[in-house]
Amino acid sequence: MAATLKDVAARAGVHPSTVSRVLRKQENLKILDTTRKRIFDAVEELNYQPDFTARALRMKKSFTIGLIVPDIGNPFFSRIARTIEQLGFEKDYTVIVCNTDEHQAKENKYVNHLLSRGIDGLIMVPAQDSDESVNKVLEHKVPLVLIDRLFEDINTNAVISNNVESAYNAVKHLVDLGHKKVAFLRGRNNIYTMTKRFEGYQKAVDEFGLVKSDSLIVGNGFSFDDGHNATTKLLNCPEPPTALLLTGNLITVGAISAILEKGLKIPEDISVVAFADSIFSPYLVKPLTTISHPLYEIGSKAFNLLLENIESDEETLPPTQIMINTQFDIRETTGKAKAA
Amino acid sequence: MAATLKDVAARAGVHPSTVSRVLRKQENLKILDTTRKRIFDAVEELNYQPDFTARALRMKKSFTIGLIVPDIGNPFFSRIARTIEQLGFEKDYTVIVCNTDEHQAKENKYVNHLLSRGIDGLIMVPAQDSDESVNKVLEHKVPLVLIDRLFEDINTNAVISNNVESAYNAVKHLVDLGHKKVAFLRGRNNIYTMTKRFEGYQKAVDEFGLVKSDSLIVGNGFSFDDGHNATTKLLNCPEPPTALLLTGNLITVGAISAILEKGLKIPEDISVVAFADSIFSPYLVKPLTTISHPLYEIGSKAFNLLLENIESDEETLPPTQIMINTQFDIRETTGKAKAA
DNA sequence: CTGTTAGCGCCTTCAC
DNA sequence: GTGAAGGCGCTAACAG
Repeated sequence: MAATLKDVAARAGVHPSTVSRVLRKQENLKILDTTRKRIFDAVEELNYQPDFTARALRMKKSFTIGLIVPDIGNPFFSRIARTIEQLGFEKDYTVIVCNTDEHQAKENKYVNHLLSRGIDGLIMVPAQDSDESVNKVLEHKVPLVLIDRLFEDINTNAVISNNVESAYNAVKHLVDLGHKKVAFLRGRNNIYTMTKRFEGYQKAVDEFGLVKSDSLIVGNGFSFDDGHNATTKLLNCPEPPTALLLTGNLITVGAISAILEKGLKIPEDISVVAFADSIFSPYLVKPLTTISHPLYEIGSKAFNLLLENIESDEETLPPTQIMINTQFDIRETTGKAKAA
Repeated sequence: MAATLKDVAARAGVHPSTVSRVLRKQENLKILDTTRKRIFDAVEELNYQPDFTARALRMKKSFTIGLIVPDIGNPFFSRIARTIEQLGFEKDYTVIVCNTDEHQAKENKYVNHLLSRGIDGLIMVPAQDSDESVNKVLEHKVPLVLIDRLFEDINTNAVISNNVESAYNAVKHLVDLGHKKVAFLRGRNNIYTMTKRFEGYQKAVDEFGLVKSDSLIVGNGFSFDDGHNATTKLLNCPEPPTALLLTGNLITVGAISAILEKGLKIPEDISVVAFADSIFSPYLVKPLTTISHPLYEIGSKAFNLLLENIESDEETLPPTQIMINTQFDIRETTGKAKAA
C-alpha cells in the first residue's frame, strides 16, 4: 500500500498534522526549522503521495471538472475537449469526459453521477431534449458553462456561436452564385444550433426570394448515415436543389459520399457549404467551402469562464454569455448555379 | 448542502448503516420489512445521492479509470476514447482523459496524479521517451493496458497493430505500381509504432531493391507542420521520391497541403499512402489510399482487458498482448510511377 | 434484521 | 511551532 501521512509522520518523528501543514502551506508562511527537512526526507524515502480522494472528501473540493458532450469522436468536440483538458492541466484540474450520444437519459445519468462525485464545475453541450439536467446542476449550485447550445429561457453561462448570421451568410454566398434552390440539412431537430441556423437560412430564403419548400428541409441526425440518406433523398427528387447547406462534420461526409455515388460533380452539378471543423476540409474532393469554429477559442473561453465561477467567492456569479464568430472560408465546393 | 446518509436515517428513524445496506444490497438478499419503504421514502423526499468520494475513500475503489493519450484532438485517439468511455459507462466506470502532447514530463505528472487519485485502472498510449511512468504504474499494481505502443522489454498488457506488415504491404503496393523511390515520413522518433513501421518499410526496400537513402527518411513529429515541412524538403530535392508513406493523420494533411502548394498532382506526379483514420480519408482531393485501424475494436479490446484485470481477484494477471490487424484500402492517391 | 463501533486518509480547529 | 481531537460521508465487522 502507498504511504500515508501517518507513515511519513512516524518516520519523521512528528505528528501527522504537522506533516500535512508542511506539505501544503506556502513554503514558509509559518516557519519551521529542521522539522521541515526531516519531513521532506521522509516523504522522499517513502515516496509519499497525498491521497486525493481523502483530501477531496475533507475539503469538499475535488479539483475535477466534468465535460459532457454528444460525441468526443466528432472533431468539433474532441478539439474543444483538448483545449479544456490542457488548460485544466495547467490549473491542476482534471477532466472527466462523458458522451451523451444526444440522449437525454444518458445526460441525466451523467449529471447525477458527476454531481455525486463532487465535481467543482461542469462544461456541457446539452442534448437538449429537455432542460432537466441543466436545472439540476443549477440547483446544486455547481458552476456550469454551456457550450454551443443553450436554453433561451434559462439564464446560464454559455459560449455560443453566431449561428443565424453564419447560416445567412452561407446562403447569401450561394445566392451570389446564382442559386435559387438551396436545401438545408439539419442535424437533430430542436437543437439550439439547428434552430438558429435554420433561422438564418429562412431569413435568407425570404429575403432573396429563394424557392421555399418543406421538401428542402431534410435530415434529423448528426451521423454519416443521416447525411447520406437525407442527401440521397434530395437528389432523387425530380428537381433537386442546386446547393446544400450542411450542418455538421459527419453529415458533411455522408452528403459528399451520396453525391459522389450519384455520379454528380461538385460544384458543377451541385454546390456544398458546410458547418465543418475537420482539418481535412481544405483537402476534400474539392476543397470544402466551410463555416468553421475557432475551437481553441471556444474551449478556452468556456474553461476560463468556468474557472472564474469556481474560484469566485460569490455563491453564484451573474451568468455570462459569450458569442463567438465563426469563420467563413469560400473554397471550391461552391460554384455558379447550373442554368435551369 | 446535499443530504447525507445520516439525514436519510434520521428521517426514516433508523440507523445510517441500515440505510447504507438497504440502498446497496441486492434488492432482497436479506429481506427487510417496512423499514425499506420508510427509507426509500426518505431518500426520495431528501433527494439523496450517495457521495462518491466518501464511498471511494472507504472502499478503496473509485470506479474511475485513467486514459492517457498524446492528443485527444487527433481522430485516432478521440475515436478510441469514445469507445472506452462508452463501454465504461455501461459498467459504471468513469474516465479521466489526459493529453501528454508526447511529453514525458506531462505523462509523469499525470500518472502521479491519477495514482494519487486512486484510479482503478489505466489505459495509455505512452509518450515513450522513457518507461518511467509505465514502471511506476506497474509498481503500484494498478491494472494497466497500453494501446498502440509498447516497450519490448517490459511485459505489459497491450493492444497493438501489425505495424511491420502494414508498412511492408503499403510499400509492396507501391512497388507493384512501379515505384522505386519511396520516402518514409516518420512521426516522432523512438516511438514504437514508428520503429515497427520503419522496419516494414526497410524490409520492403531491401527485398524489392528500392532506392535506399537516408534522405528518404524524413520528419520528426506528428503535427501538420511536421508533415508539411518534411514533404516540402523532400519535394525540393533534385530527384524527389515518386511516392510517400505517411505515418499519421496530421502528417498526412500537412503532406497533402505541401504537395498541392508545389502544384503537383496526386497520383500523377506523386503517390501517397497514409496511416490515417479520418472519416474524411475517402473524400480527399483524391480518395486517399490508407492503412487504417479498427478503432472500435482497439478501444473495446483495451477496455475489456483492463476490466478483466480490475475485476480479477489475482493481484496481477499475466500480461496479455493483443495484435490487431490494420485495414488497407487502395483508393486513388496511389498510381503508376512516373517514367524516370 | 438492525444498531454500535470503528476507521478509510486527510485537514482544521483548538490547545499547549 | 507542534500535538491532540474531531469529523468529512460512507461501509464493514461485530453485536444483539
